[in-house]
Amino acid sequence: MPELPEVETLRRSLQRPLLKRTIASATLHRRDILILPGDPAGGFSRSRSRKRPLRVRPEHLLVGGTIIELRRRGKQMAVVAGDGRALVVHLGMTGQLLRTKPKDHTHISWTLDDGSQLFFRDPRRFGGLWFIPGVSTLDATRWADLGPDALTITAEGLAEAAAGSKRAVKALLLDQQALAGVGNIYADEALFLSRISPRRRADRLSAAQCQALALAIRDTLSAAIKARGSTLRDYRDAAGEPGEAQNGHRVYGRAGQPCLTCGKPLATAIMAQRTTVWCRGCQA
DNA sequence: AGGATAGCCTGCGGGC
DNA sequence: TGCCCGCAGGCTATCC
Repeated sequence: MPELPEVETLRRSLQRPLLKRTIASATLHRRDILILPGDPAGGFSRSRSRKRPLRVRPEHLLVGGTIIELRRRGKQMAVVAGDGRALVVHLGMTGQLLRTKPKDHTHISWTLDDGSQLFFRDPRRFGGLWFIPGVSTLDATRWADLGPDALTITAEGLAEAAAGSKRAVKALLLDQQALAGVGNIYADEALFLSRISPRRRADRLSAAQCQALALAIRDTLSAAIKARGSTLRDYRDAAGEPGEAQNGHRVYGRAGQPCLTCGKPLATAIMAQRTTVWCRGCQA
């Protein structure tokens, strides 16, 4: 569900309600949705772990902290408190942060000092929250393996990520260690816009193609942010409002339909485990 | 190195 | 109406 534009839209929709607010109380309804330092496997393979999880205390949900910043990197967002604590939110496929109480799948509830509330909902539970005791360590710990943020990716940055990589460029774009923020929708959209085949080997992109692709990634993501993200099914901002960026998709979800440039039916294949759609005529 | 596969979950739409 | 199937915006572990 949420790629960079959706997370950025969510972040912006939360700034006004959250910044400068102090968290009065919080309730964790599912222990395995919150990962503490020292929890097994950094939080994945959660339910399979036999190790007894550490006890969650209110401080782990930022209770008593005043929110001073909402920071995004790639598809993740950190809620930063003035005392240095932070909670990193990763939405996975169906994660949501909402200001009104959801009907179901509510895993965390917070109450702020103005009486308002915030809820984390995630039906499929592919998402999670990571407690970071000191935000100064964030870039060296939880975010250490993330590549450069896709919203500001440069041709040089992309060329560096692609150098020496024999994988298909589609796989490269989906790899958060190479480039942070692009997912299945915007990978296909950016490749179409830059007229590059998803199958092209990353290390065989020309300098001009790196330039075109970097520009296409920035343009695709900014346009999607302007449209407040893509809502296919689950995505909502903090107020529960859907986005409109899905109306601008040129290839995603259009397999077999005519290419909007040349009219040929769009091709589809599974690449890097994800459904990929492109135009064999326009993308080389 | 990087591909392919299975798995983590729930929900929805299509076919019957 | 209901059942079964495939599929979904993410990511990890494991095997080759």
